[in-house]
Amino acid sequence: MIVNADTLIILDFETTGLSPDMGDRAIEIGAVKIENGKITGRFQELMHPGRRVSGFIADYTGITNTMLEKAAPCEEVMHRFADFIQGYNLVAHNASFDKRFLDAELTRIGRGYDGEFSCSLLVARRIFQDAPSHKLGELINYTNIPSDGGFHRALFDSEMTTKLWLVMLEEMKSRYNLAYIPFPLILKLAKTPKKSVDTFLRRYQQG
DNA sequence: TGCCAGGCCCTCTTTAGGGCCTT
Repeated sequence: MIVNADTLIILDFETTGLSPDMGDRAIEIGAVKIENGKITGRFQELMHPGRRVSGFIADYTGITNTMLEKAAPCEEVMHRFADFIQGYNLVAHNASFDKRFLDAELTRIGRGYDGEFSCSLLVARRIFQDAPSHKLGELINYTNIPSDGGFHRALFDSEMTTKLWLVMLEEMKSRYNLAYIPFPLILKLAKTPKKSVDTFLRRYQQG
């Protein structure tokens, strides 16, 4: 049951690779809870995936095998994370990726979630159609959000995604003179053809 | 050690192919 449709969990996984179907596992989860546009909670934990991470992943994330040796196993961390997200809608940058890992890790422990997933990448492609790139880091630069550039850790990336999300909401509000943008509208926006986004939001604006 | 996937989106499209994005 959704507690509050406008309280969101914005999350980011670091993983051993790209595909849980190929045996990849989560190694870190970071998430931010936002209520009424304000951060009211955070979650970040490393987790031991039961295998070693490659040199590429250690370089990419800064998460080493030594760091993971001390971490709780995925199963234990994901129980805590399942509690954290219960009752809230979810957002991630390129959500199809994070959703695959969330679903895979929660299925392993017999847990689930009831929120709906929206994707800041799909929204950004519609709201900032002229951006040269829709990578998270590039969008942070494009929107002039201050950043020290320390990407690819789970909490940092979820904080940056949160800032981007809030900037996109403000951009929609000011561009279309809207007081409030409900989450279900964003779910529909993310599926609207790019060419039709302006028409879609103007229709909503007119009620 | 090196490799792997999948959804979205565009176009020289839909009987397909390739770039973008995520680790």
